[in-house]
Amino acid sequence: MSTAHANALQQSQVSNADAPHASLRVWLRLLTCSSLIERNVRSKLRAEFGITLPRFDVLAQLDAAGKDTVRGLTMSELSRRLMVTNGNLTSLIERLVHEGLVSRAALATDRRTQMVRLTAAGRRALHAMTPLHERWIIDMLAGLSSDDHARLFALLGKLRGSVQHSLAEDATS
Amino acid sequence: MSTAHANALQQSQVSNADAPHASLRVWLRLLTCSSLIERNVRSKLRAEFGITLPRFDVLAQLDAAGKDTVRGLTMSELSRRLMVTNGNLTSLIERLVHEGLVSRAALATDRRTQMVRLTAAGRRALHAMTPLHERWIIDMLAGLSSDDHARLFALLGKLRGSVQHSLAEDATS
DNA sequence: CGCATTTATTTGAAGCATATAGTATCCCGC
DNA sequence: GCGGGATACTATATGCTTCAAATAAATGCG
Repeated sequence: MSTAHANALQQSQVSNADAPHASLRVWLRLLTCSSLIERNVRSKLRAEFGITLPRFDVLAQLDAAGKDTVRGLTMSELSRRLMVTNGNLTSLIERLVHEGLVSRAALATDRRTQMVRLTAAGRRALHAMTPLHERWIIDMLAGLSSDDHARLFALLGKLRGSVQHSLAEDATS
Repeated sequence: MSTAHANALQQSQVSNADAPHASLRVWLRLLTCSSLIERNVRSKLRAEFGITLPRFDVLAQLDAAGKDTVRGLTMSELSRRLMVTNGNLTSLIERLVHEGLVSRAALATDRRTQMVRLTAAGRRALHAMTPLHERWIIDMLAGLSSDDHARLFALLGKLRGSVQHSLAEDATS
């Protein structure tokens, strides 16, 4: 997270005089919010449960997936869902296996692919953490009304669409 | 950025049955947006200018600050603005000094504090990058109307206030 | 003044992330 | 069934990030 530029560019990024473009202001504020929340979640996960955010994310993702697919997830599918590179996962899963929270096994039908699954211990650990995790988020967002939640959710959905559309354009050109 | 849990928890985080709390959904979507944009900016900065996002952020922050304070910024002030830890900055600034984009000097009146400033080369490099950087952001947010921008900006401001208020509560309890 | 405390920064260890290059396995057309 | 290409993953190098502990300079109080 280069949470960085946050307030930075608000005055600096002057392609036209001294008024940064509205898009830039939105992006910087978005980044500020995201960083604030993420940093807090990260530090609380560490303090309360001695786990890192990426590991928590892996467990959560596997648990979510487990509801549909009893079989677990492949490394590739996991990396796609977590939005991290494949190489990143190798060592992350390595450590989770070592901690006994996750299992990994080559697929019989395709020995290239590794199936990753939550172990019973992993599921227990996750379920011990999620209620508190949810509470932290709810508390941080408590200043927004139910309407605010809905509006923000909708706007972010639109934003996501806009970003994805723009990235798709890049890819074709 | 553990951009991670993103879509993960949308089904997994069940403190009450199968409907994740609205706050959680907002947070996960916020994280998705933030990650998408940041990853893209990061990779483009690398591809176009051979610079990392954190370094770009440092330069932008120094440039922004330079408009008020001719004197540069201290390590602490910089780390506060960039929302990163102090120890992180040490090596980052180290490298920027080595590249000649930034200068660092102990303050005469307080030899503990280091003043960091943009060099002429650093300012030049930054100004070569900012227009394109701004264009990327504008393009990614192009799907939002001017009203959307305003509404999203306002809602994020409210969110930021909510998060900060919540963190302040934590600190006192 | 002199010593305890606070403030500003650096160091070191562990872990996360990316990109690039490599290895192993599968699949497909012949 | 075999060779070329695609797919799934791992390995390595570099860099960012955090936390905890250390250093070093300034401040303040008795």
